[in-house]
Amino acid sequence: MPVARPGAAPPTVHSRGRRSVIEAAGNLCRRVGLPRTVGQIYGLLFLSPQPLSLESIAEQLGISKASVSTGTRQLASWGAIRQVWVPGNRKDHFEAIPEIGGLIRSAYRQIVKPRLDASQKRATALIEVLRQDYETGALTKEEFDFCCRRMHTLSRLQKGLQSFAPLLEQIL
Amino acid sequence: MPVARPGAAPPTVHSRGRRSVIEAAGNLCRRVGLPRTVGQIYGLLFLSPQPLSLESIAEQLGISKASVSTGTRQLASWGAIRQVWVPGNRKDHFEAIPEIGGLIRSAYRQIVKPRLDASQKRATALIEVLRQDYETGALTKEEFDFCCRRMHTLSRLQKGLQSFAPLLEQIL
DNA sequence: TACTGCGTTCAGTCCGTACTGAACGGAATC
DNA sequence: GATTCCGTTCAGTACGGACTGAACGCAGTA
Repeated sequence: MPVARPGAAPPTVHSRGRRSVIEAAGNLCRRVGLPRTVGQIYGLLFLSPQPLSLESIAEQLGISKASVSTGTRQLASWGAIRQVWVPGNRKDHFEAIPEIGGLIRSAYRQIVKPRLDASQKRATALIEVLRQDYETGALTKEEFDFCCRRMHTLSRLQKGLQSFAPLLEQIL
Repeated sequence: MPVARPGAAPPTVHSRGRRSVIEAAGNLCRRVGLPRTVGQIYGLLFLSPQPLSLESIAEQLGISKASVSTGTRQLASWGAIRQVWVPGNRKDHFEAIPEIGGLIRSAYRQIVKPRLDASQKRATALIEVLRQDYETGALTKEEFDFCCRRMHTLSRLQKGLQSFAPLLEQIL
């Protein structure tokens, strides 16, 4: 029964709805291979009308200020949150940038796309390596041919994936 | 200088090209949150003209048979590899199913899509929770309104993501 | 210049989990 | 039925990385 405590310092988020969003965001991040605290911080800020200080984030989430410091740095570097100066207050404050679609877009541009292009290049270069393996006897003729065919199917797949780029830019 | 060793038992994959594919597949899996051995197994089978036994997979990759056993079960459950009976041989043999596009498609259908739909439902249900939080005083009027607006932007994003489904079915 | 309040950095701990080795069960061969 | 040869299961280990607490640096304040 989370009821607003008037005088005492509130150590945690006291809204069930907010908590469940924070939890979901944390789990999502963890699933994608990111620290769960990063997701929690973004979730908290995402539902906060006014900017929050580093300290208050740490208190509300029940995590150390160190984690919040590194987490906010990450999020800011991705353009997911913004640092805000509150006049007459020495503490750093943060607010969420709610355009998640843009985040996904830039994540694709900065992470997925380059990786896809690089692997495309490596795939073609790899056929040359396979030929060397064949010539040094590490691969039989049959194996070499088979590998080449498989690498070509891989290339086709990569082409298909790359064709997603414009769609993603368009939809989100 | 990996040259084919005639008599001695070959403990590892002896083609640089294959090794690099196996390595890449392992890293990709690890990045997505899957055991790297799963990717390595698929990579090895993907470039093998004839089916491989569980034991030979373990030898070539330098991992335990236990890992191969669990890994092959996973891959087979996803339809990424197929168990093959080699006549006159009691060992289980495996071969890769090279249609990776289909794998991605079914992974989306079985994992991403349901999760997206569920979170869509939870998002609308959550507004009701937020209203309760408001009525119990855990949320001010301003906070409640703000949260509702943010949840609506979230819903829009989810709609956008869901519209990917037909495109994905079409391209891959 | 000393002091306080802030954020960052870093060594160390803790936790989740991938992986292993050994024990187990089951089928084919004798 | 005994034995051998498989694959699977499970307890235990090892490893990576997220998180913490304390020390540090750096501004503002006296």
